[in-house]
Amino acid sequence: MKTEIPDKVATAALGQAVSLSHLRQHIGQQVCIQGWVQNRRDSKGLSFIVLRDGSGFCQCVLSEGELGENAFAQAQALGLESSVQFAGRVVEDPRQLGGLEVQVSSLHIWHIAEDYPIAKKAHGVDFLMDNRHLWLRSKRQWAIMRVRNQVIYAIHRFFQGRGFMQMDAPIFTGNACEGTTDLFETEFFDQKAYLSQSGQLYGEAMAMAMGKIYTFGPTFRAEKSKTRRHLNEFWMIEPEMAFYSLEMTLDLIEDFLQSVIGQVLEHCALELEVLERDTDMLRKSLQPFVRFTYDEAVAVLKGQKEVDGKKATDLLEEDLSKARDGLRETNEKLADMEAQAKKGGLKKGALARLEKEIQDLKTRQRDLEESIRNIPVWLESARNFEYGSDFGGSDETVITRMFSVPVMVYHWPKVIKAFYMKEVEGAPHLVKGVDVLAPEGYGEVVGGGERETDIDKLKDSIIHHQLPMNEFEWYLDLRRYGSVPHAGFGLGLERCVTWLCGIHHLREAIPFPRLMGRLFP
RNA sequence: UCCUCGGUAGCUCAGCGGUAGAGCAGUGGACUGUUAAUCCAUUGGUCAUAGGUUCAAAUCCUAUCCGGGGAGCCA
Repeated sequence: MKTEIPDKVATAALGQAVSLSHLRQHIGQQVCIQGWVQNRRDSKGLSFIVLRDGSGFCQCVLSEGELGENAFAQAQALGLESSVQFAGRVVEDPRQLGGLEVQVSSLHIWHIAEDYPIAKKAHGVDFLMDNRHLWLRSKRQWAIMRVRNQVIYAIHRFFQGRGFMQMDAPIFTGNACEGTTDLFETEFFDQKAYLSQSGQLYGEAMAMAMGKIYTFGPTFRAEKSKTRRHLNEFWMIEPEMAFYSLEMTLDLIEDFLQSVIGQVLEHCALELEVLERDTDMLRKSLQPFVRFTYDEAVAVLKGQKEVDGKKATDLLEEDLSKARDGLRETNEKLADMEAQAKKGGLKKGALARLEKEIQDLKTRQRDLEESIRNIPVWLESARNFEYGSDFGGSDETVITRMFSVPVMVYHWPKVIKAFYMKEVEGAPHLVKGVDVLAPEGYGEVVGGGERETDIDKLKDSIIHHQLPMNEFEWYLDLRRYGSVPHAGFGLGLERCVTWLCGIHHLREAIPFPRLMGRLFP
């Protein structure tokens, strides 16, 4: 362990700085730390600076007595997000988040930041998105990005540990893989080309060469969707396994998701705390998942099948009356607080907090009003659900509402699924596809299934879906030369991260989201 | 593409026919343990854009642009 940290810091000390995440190992010692000023609070002769360095956070105390008049004046001129280097002593202080603070004895300023646009207060989404490059520095975004990183690491660890080979599918493609969704069109020299919306077909080819593979790459969808569940550019993980059935795939998906959840719970405790994630709820998904056929899911949706003695429709009715009670309660509280705020006599800070609470209550009020409007619509749509169609967002909510673990729905109507899905033996109107619906309303995170192996059925399907046969000849070759049962699935990385973090919008789960009308920054 | 809500100070918002407002940020000052620190003072405006109604428009009407939420579609 290094003991000779200089009192006076300078450029020369760069490499000697201790990462803030490792401060605990240096209690009582003199250390050098560096980072950005996340917050500063001043008093006469005393300045408190919360430093962040990407690895963690720490409050640093700067006093005029310790630093001298000159250096102290410099410290008080530091705007938010200025970059600095401090030398000081690590002491325990139970009042701080990590239980530690640093008493600074000298400082070196890299850069003084002026007028940092993101203030220490609530901001609107639009403004934050315009400043995404700076927003990423905030604590909440720090936590989300660290969970995302952990999820990525956990995914590689899981598949590599099970003998899967990572492969990269092309991003330029000449044809639509599934032909269903909108593709981004671009140019490949003098030919029309599209940005990949799935690497699956290439994954199948590679699985026939390597056995078990997984892709991990960007995916592009030109859908003009503006919802909290959609991105136009997102990252997808698509494993593909030779000699695999649908049933084996269900087991694999469950093992896989539980492994990722387990690793996030283990390694991201602080991050989840920052995000105020209900980890007990998340932990429930370590229990076995619910497995339903499409037929069973429809019966549950329509209230014809009970789960634990309850019907989905009854639960919804309950939710509706709870929402109504909640709204009444919220309205009362709101009126009370507004009267308090109006009465005056409150200190500025207390008033600000009260106003923030009022804003929160108003948001809750809007949410409840929306639920009260929505639930009857959902009930109606669930009761009238037509067998054979796909589930809409509200139907997913109704089904997942009944469980605290993910629900895997399999054996889907052939007509609503992709052309490459394998028929169920003895029920040719069904295919061996699976959708995994995350709990707590996070919706579809995984889609997959067993692939058709019979070349004639595949050709029929291609014709039926009106896809250009000649562009699929290479794919058909996989069935001409040693066709075997195989299966795979796709996981939407951002949807998974959103779920695990318990956040509201998909757009916060990726550093620079690409959405309709947002190409910058 | 459709439905819906919105655009007022750098930021968050109030004002909804009669002189453009508050809080935060910024700036100047006070305070030796702050946790969105607090207190005093102070700067800051083409009310998205273009038309229209009116004695008078941020406010009412029409169109356009931009953004939020949702539907469809999906990971």
